[in-house]
Amino acid sequence: MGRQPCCDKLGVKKGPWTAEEDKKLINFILSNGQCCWRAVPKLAGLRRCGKSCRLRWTNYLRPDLKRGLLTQAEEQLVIDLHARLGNRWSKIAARLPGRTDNEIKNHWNTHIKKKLLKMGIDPVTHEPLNKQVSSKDSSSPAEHFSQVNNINIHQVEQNDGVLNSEENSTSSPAENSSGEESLLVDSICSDVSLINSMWLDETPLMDTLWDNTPKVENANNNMGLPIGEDNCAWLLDCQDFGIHDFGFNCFSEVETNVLQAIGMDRKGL
DNA sequence: AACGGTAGCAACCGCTATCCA
DNA sequence: CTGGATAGCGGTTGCTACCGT
Repeated sequence: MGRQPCCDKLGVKKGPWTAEEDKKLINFILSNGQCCWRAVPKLAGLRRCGKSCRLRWTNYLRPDLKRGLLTQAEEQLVIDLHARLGNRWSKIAARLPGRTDNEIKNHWNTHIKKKLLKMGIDPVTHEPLNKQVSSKDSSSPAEHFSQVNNINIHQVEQNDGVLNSEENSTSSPAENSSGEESLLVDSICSDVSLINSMWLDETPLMDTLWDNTPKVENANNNMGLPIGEDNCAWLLDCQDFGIHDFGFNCFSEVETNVLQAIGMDRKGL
């Protein structure tokens, strides 16, 4: 006897999620929080496997997700972390707020891998494919990547400043879009104890940004979601991933109020 | 305009880890 | 301690949009 299937295969829908399904899942998670994924499809009225719901939520619907391509600094960080951690995508993702393991894995396989190969770096070992190159160039693969891409880990930090504009008012948000990542690169690369700790299962940074359990009792204030300048960005990005398709009818009145309070009504939603 | 090849990404599958009775 | 249930992870697949011919 094999392992029991995670869900009843019969009648379980597969394939791309529809806006309607997204709506149901968002609705459910917002009002009930994340718990017992197996029960979610039933309770949310979805004909999906719980696993599929979890994946859809964590990889696509989660509020704190950034959308769009990884910045150069983020790539840099991924490369460096990969050199140290290997294919531990979840560990790597934990160091890139707003990015999922799946996203990073995909980006690695489709973009970074090719870049590294183009540069003569083995994406698996992070060693130069041509040993002669390695003898001439003593810099690390990560540094090599930076050089080829005309970015300097430390320069990026200096030029772009800190991502968090609240802490750095000297540069515009557009200019410092990769500052946080470069700071992460710098701090992580130079912090041996941090790297060591990453081998242990310490709490990832992401956990501080995304509280898994919406605080329903505080719904009047923030519906348990991390609404801030950074964290409400997901709502502004909603139309990028289809929420506009079903409108915000899926949100309760309270949630709608919150959305309006943070500027979501700017497009007449 | 039609077709084929390719790249990118969302989603699935199967395995492992963890929790709990 | 054991075994079942569930969550999480990483590899892989398959769909779709894009691009070149």
